[in-house]
Formats: sequence, C-alpha cells, structure tokens
Amino acid sequence: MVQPKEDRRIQRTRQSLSTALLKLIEERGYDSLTVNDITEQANIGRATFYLHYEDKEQLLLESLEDMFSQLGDSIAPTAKVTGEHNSITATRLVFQHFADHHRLYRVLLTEKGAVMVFTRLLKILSQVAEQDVILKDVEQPKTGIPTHLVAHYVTGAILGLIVWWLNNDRPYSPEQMAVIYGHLMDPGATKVLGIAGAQLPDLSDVLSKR
Amino acid sequence: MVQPKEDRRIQRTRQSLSTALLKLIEERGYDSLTVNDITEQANIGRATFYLHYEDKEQLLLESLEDMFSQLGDSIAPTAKVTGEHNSITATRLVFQHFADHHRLYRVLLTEKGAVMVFTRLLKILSQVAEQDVILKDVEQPKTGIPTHLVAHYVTGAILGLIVWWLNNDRPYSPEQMAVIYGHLMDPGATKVLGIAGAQLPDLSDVLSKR
Amino acid sequence: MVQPKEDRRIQRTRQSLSTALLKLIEERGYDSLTVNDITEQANIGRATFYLHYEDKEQLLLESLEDMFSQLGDSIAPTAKVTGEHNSITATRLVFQHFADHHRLYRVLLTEKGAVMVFTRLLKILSQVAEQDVILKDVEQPKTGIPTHLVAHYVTGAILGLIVWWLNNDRPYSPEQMAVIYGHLMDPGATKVLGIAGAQLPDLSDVLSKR
Amino acid sequence: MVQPKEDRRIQRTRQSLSTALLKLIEERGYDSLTVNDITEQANIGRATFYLHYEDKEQLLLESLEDMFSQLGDSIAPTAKVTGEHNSITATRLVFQHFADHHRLYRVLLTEKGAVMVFTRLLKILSQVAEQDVILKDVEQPKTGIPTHLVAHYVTGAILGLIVWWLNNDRPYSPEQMAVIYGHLMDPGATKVLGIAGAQLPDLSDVLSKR
DNA sequence: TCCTAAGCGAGACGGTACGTCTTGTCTTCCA
DNA sequence: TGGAAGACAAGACGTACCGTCTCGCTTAGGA
Repeated sequence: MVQPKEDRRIQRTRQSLSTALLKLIEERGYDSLTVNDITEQANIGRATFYLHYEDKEQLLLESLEDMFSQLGDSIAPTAKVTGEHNSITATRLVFQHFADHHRLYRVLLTEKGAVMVFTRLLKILSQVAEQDVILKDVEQPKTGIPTHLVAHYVTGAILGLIVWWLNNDRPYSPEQMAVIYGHLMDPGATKVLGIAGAQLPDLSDVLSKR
Repeated sequence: MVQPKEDRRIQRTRQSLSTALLKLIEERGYDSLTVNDITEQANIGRATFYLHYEDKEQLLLESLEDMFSQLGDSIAPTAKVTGEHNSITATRLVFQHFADHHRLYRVLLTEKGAVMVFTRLLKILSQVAEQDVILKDVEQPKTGIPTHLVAHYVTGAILGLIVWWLNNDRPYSPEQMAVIYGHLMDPGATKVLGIAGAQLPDLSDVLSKR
Repeated sequence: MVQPKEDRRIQRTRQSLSTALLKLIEERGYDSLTVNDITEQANIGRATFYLHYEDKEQLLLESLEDMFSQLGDSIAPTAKVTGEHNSITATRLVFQHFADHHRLYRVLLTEKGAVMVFTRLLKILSQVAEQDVILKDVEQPKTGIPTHLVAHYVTGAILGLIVWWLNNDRPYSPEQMAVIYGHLMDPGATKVLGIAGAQLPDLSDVLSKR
Repeated sequence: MVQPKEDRRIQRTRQSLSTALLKLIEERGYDSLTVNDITEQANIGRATFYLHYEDKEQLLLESLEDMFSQLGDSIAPTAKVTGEHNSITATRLVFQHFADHHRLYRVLLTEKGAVMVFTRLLKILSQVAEQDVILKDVEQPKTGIPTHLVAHYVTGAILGLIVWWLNNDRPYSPEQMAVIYGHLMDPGATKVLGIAGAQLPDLSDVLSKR
C-alpha cells in the first residue's frame, strides 16, 4: 500500500513548486511571476515544471485547491448542526481561514492578484453556503427566491467584508467579524428564508473588546 | 472655444482603441488579447497605441472609467433624496447599468476577465454606498461599525448577486433584482444602522411577474 | 535674373542640413545618425527634411558632391599641362584635399563610415586619373592594358595611402606624400605606359624634412 | 575526443546563419537585409539569432573572418619562399580568392555593400603585405619609408584592381591579373625597397592569351 | 551488486508579444 | 508658400517568456 519511492520524489517536486509559488505571490503578486521565477525559487529545472503542470495558472489552482478543500472540510460539519450558533461558527471559520493565509489572500484579492481567485472563491463558498441555505429551506417554507441567488448574495457579502478586513490589517478578530456579519445578515436573509435567526451576542459587547 | 482639430483627431484615435478593446473583450476575454489584436481591430498602428497608453491595462481602466463614472453619476442624485424608495431606485440603477453592458461584464467578472475589475468595482461602488450609509448614519444613532465595513458588505453582496445574475442570463429584470436585494438586505443592514427600512413592494408579487 | 527670396530661403535650409550632417559625421560617424539627429542639429523640422531629400544618403551624396567637384576642379587643369611636375602637383592637390577635410574623411573612410564613400571616391578619382592616363597614352605607344584598369590601380594605391595617412594623423605633409607616392608609382605605371617619369625630388631629401 | 552533440548542434545553427547571410548578400546586398530575412532564410527562430550574435554586422564579420583567414593561410607560406616568382604567386592567390567568391565580393565592394569590408580588407591584406615588405626590407637597405605605408599602398592598389576586375566580370584570369599587377607595381615599390624585381613573364605574351 | 528505467537539470530552439525607435507621409497652423 | 509641429502607419529592433525538445546525470528498485 505504500507509495513507491519514485512517487514520493514526484510529490516533493510538486510540493516545492507549490510552496515557491505561494511564497512568491506574497512577495510580488501573481501576474508578474514567470514560470522561470517559480522554478528558480523552487530549485527546479524549468522543463521539469512542464512535466507536472500546463502553466502557472494550473499550479495556482492546484495549490489553492488544497486550501479551499481544507476550508470546505472545516465548515462542512457545522452545516449539519442545527444548534443555535452553527451559523456564526461557520462564518467564524471562514474568517479564520482568511486570517490564517492573510498575506496570500490580501495579494490575491487585490490589484496584483488573479482573476479566477475571486471567481473561484465565489463559486466554492457559494456552494457551501447553498448547502446551508437548502438545509434551512427544507425545514421552512420557500420564498420563491432561487437558492443559488441567495448563496451568491451571502458569499458576495462575506467576500466584501474580507477584502475590507484584509486591506485594513484585520482590526477585528475572526470572531468579531463573524458577529458583525451575523448582525448585518441575519435579519434579512433569515427573514426571507422564513426562519428565525440564531441567537447572536450583543453587537456593542463584541465590538468593545477590540 | 472649439477644440483644435489636432485634439479631435487624438480623441478619435483613443475612442477607436477603447471601442476595439471592449468589443474584443466581449468576444475573446481580456487576458488573451494582445496589443496587436487591439490595434488591428481599431485600424491603428501598434506604435500609435503606445503614444496614448502604457499598456492594455491602462486602456481598459480608462475605458471602464467612463462607464463607472456614468454609473456613479446616475446613482449620485438618488442618494440625496430621502424619500421612501430612493434606495431601491439606486440599486435598480446599478442593476440596470450591468444589464446595459451585460456581455462585457459577464466576461470581465468571470474566468476570462481582468483582476482589477473586481477590485475597482468594489472600491467604486463601496464609495457610493458609503455616502448612502453615512447619510443615514447622520440621521440616526451610530452603531460602532465602521461605515467602510458596511459599505464593503453591501457592495460585495450586490456584486455577488450580479455575478449570479449575469451568469444565469438575467432571468429577472433590474427592478426585480432591486426588490430582491432590498428584501435580503434591508432588515439587516438597516437595523444595524438603526433606521427604518423603506417600504418595499411585496416579494411574491414582484417575483410572480417574471 | 536674381533668385527670388524664397529660393534663397530654400538654399539656406539645404545648407543648414548639409552642414549639420558633416558636423555630426565627424562627431559620431555616419551609420548611426538618424534623420532626426540631423534636423535637430540644423534646427529644422524633420518633415522639412523630406521636402528636400529622399533620405540621409542623398543628403550625404549631395554634400560630398560639392567637395568632390571642388577636388576635381583643382586637379583638372594640371592634367592638361605636360610639363615635368604636373603629376606630382596633381597628387599633391589630392592629398591636400583630404588634409583639408581630414576629420570628415577619417571617419568616412574607416569603420563608422558609409560604403558608398569608398566606391564613389574610387570612381571619381579613377575618372580623373584616367584622363591623365589617356593623355599620356595618346602621346605614347599603348601597352594593351585597359586604361580603366590602370586608373583603378592608381586610385586604389592613393586611397590606400590616404587611409594610412589619416589613420596615423598625417605624419607627412601633402607634398611629402605626393613625392612618396611618385617614387612608389612612377617607375612602374610609367614604364607600362611607355613614357618617361617626371623628375622627382630625391626621396631621402624629402623625408628628412619631416 | 568527439565534440558533445550540443556543441555540434550549435555549430549547425551558426553555420546555417552564416550561409544564409552570404547567400542573401549576393542576392540583395547587405544593408537592406534584416535579421528576420536572415533567420527566415536559415530556418531559424529570430530570437535564436540573438543567442549567437549581437547583430547582423557581427555575423557578417565572423562569416568573413573564415574566408579572410583562409586567404591569409593560403598566402602565408609564399611569403617565406624567396624564389623568383613568389610574389607573383602570392598575388595570384589573392586574385584567385576574390574570383572564388566573386559574386559575394562584387556586392560587398560596391554600392550595396558593407562599410567595414573595405576597412577590414585593407587592414588584413596590408598586414600580410607588410610581412612581405619587411622580409625584403631586412635583406636590403631601408629607404626610410614606413613599411605600414608601403603595405597600404600595395594593398590599396590591389583592391583598386579587384574592384575594377569584379565590376567588369573578370575579363582576365587571376594569373593574368597577377602579371599585370606585377608589371605595374614591381619597378616602383621594388626600387624603393632597393631590391631587384622578380622575373616577370612578358606582358604582351600574357595579355594575348585572353 | 549491478543495471536500467525514471525523474530531473541544463539549455538550445521556434515562436510570439513586448515596448522602443526610425522612417516617410500627412495635416494643420504660423509667419 | 515654406517651414514647424506632431500624429500616424509601417516595420525592424533587441528582449523576455513560453512550451518543446534533446541530452546526460543521478538514483532508486528489480535483476
């Protein structure tokens, strides 16, 4: 069942490239990087790069995929819990994720970044959000608004917050952001979905702990 | 008072380039375009391009700037009206704007697009939104949440909706989208800002007219 | 019969261009000069240049034409004199000419120069030389060697000397060069042409005056 | 002892470029050629050209260098022979060389040529000639004329003949040209150098075999 | 223990786009 | 009307990067 050693060697090469890319993105943004920059940073021959990836975009996607699925995995369980604070827990985990990789995301989500990051995030997060919406929708009467639409609304709002948060050096903790988000979002989307909002901590209490 | 003819000639050249770029973006996306593609489409010498713009990114920004300011101008007046439906009017105008240029934005806001479009839109729209938020904030007690933050929240949510809307061939009219947005947003953000929401048309009434 | 003022103005423009070109050649060679360099030096609009000349080569040729014909004019009369030292006088005048414009020719006849200068000089000087050869040939029995050939031989030899002379900062006076040339050339070519050489000053006398 | 294959590949590329250049020069002259013309003719990528040469001038020089050294090698041994006809043998070899590449040189030495060809030829040939002059000078009393000067004289004369010869479709054989040159040159330069001329075939005998 | 196939570094190469430079043409305006 | 100013098309320049390729080196896994 063990992987042959050859494969481990390959994994090391791919890992080096991935690490090198993420490091360079933090330093110099994504667009201006060349394949040569990446392979040099990784101490890998340029030709070798093309044995593993078609282009730097594919490398980025595969590199992010890890992080994304990691994010998805951490949120997924919360969706099944119908307890009171599940929603706030999920959003807190989202903010936590972006905080964990803040240097990287700050670059990717602003001017030196890559188009597809926004798009991908919107798609991936909205799928997660949709699961959530559907779950609640099943329990409660529908409102006629497509769940996809609500999911994009919710996700867009979160990403808007995250961009602001990262660009302003995260003046609040992930928990605080989650509470703020809850207060902004809950009454509206919740009402539309016809369900009662979760119990949220008092807003001014939370903000004062800044 | 008339512009010398030289200047008009220059304007015509710049206009040709701008038009050519936007047309090509709709057809082939932004990233893969070359300066040569653009100048060829515009029937302009490639060297001439560099007399006017540093690179295609600058051309795109200047081209979009027109549209953005056009959008800003159409929304601005509504911000000063404190009548009931001002907010819904403003958001309707936003959706209308993206509908007017839907082919272009659909490309720019998805995978073949340009990085900075998201960023710019977020910045520009959130500035407009902020004016709105501030206006309301002045009238009512503050909540301690930075207006920048709320503005990004609002803007992100709208952009989320717009991405969904464009990717799904705009199944609702701009008016309908504005009402949906109002229902999703109003109770939450409005409550946080401590003011009463505007009177919104009934949601099911609006959706049934699809 | 006087030239209208306009024409004099034209002449001034052409003169400026010519002067500017020759000045710049001395400083920077010919090949690397641009039309812009020339018109800038001459304080003339670049477009104006093209009203008068097709390209910088034509300007150079016309500029050199003056000097060449000036050289031709000074030599011509000596060809008709059959007195003893006519030959040495003619060659002295040739060396004198190159000394007069030594900075210019040094550039043109070496690495930064223009192809056609060598060719043109060879053609023009050999035509003059041919006149000389023919004159003598008429007086004396032919040898069967084409006069063109002899003329090119003679001219090539002189140009070889001139290149050496200019490249070595003219260590001898034009007169000395003419005598040297006479001693190197006279017995050979003269014998072939079947005529007696002119009386030449003693070589060591001449060289010692260096 | 064999060259690694890489190096042979490089040599093939360089050879292709060299061959292509010389071919194109014969057809279209030198000045008007572009790097693209050359690489296209050689079936080489334009960028690859710049891996090997800085510009087309350097390529020309390296290409000519081969031929020049080939010429030098063929003449060199004759300089050491003090037998009677060594001089005529050397000059015959020079004329032979230009005959071998007459199409190329005809273009290079006339209006469509390259500046540096004259200069280089003058320099290279005069160095060879100088060896010859020095050799003879050593055996005989000096005359006070710098050997450089004599070498340039001799070389210029030969180049003059060659230009005429090539421009007139080589009406004489290299041997005939060598004899003509010998008759024109020998008495003069030889006398100056203070040595007896070699035995030359009778001029009219040689010319009649045309 | 050797040997043999795979991963890899090195780098030549064709190709494409870049941004710059120069040319020659044109148009407008000024003296 | 001659010239200055300068926009423009055309096209070559030299550079940068891409993706492909061929070549040896090394290095493990199976003989």
